[in-house]
Amino acid sequence: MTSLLDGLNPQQREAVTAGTGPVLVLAGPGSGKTRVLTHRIAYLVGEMGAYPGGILAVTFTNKAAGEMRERIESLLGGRLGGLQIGTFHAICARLLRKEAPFTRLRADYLIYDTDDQLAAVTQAITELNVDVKKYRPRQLLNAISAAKNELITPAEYQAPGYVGEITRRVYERYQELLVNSNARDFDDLLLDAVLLLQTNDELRQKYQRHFEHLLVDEFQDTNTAQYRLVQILGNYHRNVFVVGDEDQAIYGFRGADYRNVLQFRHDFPDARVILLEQNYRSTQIVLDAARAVIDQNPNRTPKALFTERGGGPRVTIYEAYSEVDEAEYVIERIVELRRQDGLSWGDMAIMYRTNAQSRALEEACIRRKVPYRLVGGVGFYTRREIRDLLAYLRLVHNPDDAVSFSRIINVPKRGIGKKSLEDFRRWAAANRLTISQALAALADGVASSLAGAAARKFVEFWQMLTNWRALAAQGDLIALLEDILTQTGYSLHLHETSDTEQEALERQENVKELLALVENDRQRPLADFLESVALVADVDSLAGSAEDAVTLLTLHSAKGLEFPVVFITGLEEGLLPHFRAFDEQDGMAEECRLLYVGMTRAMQRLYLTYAFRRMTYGDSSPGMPSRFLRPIPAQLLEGASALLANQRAAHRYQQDTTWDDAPLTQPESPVRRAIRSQIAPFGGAPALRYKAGVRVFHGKFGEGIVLESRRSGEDEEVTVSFREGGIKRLTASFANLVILED
DNA sequence: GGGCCGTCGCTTTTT
DNA sequence: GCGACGGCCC
Repeated sequence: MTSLLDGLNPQQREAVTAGTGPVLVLAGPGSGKTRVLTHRIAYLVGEMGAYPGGILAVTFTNKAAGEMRERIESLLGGRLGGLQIGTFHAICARLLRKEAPFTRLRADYLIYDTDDQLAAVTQAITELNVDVKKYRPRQLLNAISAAKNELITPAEYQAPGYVGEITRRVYERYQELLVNSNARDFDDLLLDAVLLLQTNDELRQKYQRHFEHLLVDEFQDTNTAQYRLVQILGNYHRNVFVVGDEDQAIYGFRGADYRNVLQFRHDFPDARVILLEQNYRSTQIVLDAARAVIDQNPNRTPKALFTERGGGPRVTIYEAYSEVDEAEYVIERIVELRRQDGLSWGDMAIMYRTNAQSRALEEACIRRKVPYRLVGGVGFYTRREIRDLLAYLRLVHNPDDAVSFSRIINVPKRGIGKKSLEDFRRWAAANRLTISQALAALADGVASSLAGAAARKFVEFWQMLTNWRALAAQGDLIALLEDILTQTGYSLHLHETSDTEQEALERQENVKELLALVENDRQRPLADFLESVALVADVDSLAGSAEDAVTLLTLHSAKGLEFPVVFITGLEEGLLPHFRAFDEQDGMAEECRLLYVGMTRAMQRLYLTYAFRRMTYGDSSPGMPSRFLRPIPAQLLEGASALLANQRAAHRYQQDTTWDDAPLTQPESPVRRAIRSQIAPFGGAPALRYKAGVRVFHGKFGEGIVLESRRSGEDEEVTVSFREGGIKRLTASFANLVILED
């Protein structure tokens, strides 16, 4: 068993061999926390004689769960039956299925993803006659989600003002819709599990006793619901082993609160605290640069992260002209590194703040014939055709699923339009019928308020669905899916709704891919298949792909991974930090941590790039280097960077000439600063040529008056009201407007 | 009911 | 620059 502890440093060893009782491991990036967790579990089983079935380990992604299981099994040399490893969501999903009789939903409940959620919120909004324009589904959903993460049910929901009241009503209706559909959203998985364990003493005790050991990875990214779960489950044996790093907390937007680490120390005052400070991943240069970045965050516990891996090459900064140039540069370097340093494509990763940024990078990869693997973005399961087919499968599985029903009732077209659907819904609601009950009633010839032709179409649909349900009962997924495809004429539909032949073929390919996926385990129960589809994360797909390719991913997805070479792109004000974070509580600090996470993924080489101008929403606007770059000491960097140098100089000047030394928290509000950096990036933009009220002449539209003019990239966008031609929006450099003197 | 066209608003980040 | 949605016409 000595091999279990071999190669561990004293702190790691201390954590792995800690006796019973609560343990808090504070682990810097690259300090081997995954290793500690896997060895700890192996140690519990192999040395402390723990029963594997009594161990529950929580990871952040399914992929991490799979890897952890593999590693533990190879450490112990055998399969570990009963050991439970998974994400909070997966574990709760299982629990709710198993204990379904004690919950408000059946065991075959569905899991709604973000798209389904939005559809349900939109439906709730419409039903309540709320103005969709004024109350954006997205916003309301965020509010609902936030409430759920805080364990607030619709009945308990309170928020000030009219908006609060609207939110409360939508939340209430939304939840009814889900219950009627026998569905849960992601947040419900956690919420319902907590509520169940809180209210049902017997079940709570059963699980508290059952899980003798509880281990949680990425503890800094737990939200209230998740924390409560840890608290409840760990309260009996108190063998709670959590690992985290407050500097890597990057999921505040979904309710995670790194202060749960503090809360843990409060709730488990006897917790043993172990610090892992030695980094085994990165070079000293990378670490120093990363530390300079994270050090600007207020309210953090400073850590003495160190490495024995010497200096290494400097961090390269590149100032690109545009996002196209940035992508070219990155791909160029990648090709070069592979040729000169013998690195493989898979050794290199490109990271960015938003998924939209991947586009330019992908195009550059294609141009240079560099194989790449995109994590996230428009994933397989979010493609239209895949979602359609999954909706069919879901409806077969659960004919009361309102969201899936609305999605496919008229896809492919079967003459059931908005009007008929509305009538159907109203009729069903008035008679308190679920979707399947209403359909069955129509089929039985029950009189309805629906037009005869419409009713017939619904009945036809119900007959198809009934046939599929019979087919599904035989348990052959492939046969079911194939029948759905033929019965609905889906191929034809694909061709008719595609703009080009090319597109139709691609979508056809996707359908084939889904069939292949199902083929793998065609005997699998439909419920299992649907659940696994609902819970896969984007990073999860990274696992198996053996193909050698460059990885493109968001900084969020990069958590927990490492690469010899890392490129972080788009280091601009407004992008990283993202302007949406400016007015969020703790927003700026979280952006900073996000960059820190990205930088510390790099083992040997780190590149940081930003663009002088970037296309957003179709027009190009100038950018400023990210404020986070400023504190990185010059001796760690290489690469020309005129803008950054300027900014640093200005910063120094400001520091030298201001009394108090508070460079990052200037009195000016972040929002104002954002606006200023947009309009006056170089210390005052040139004045606008066309001012409101000025009379102008245009070659085609004739005479008009300028209503408004604003800067658009280097150009000016002028809105003119023409005497003859109405109001037009023109680009100054093309419009050749002549200013008419009065 | 469906297809076409113009308008609008938009994107953080993910289980 | 794109996709969702509403208005309009067949």
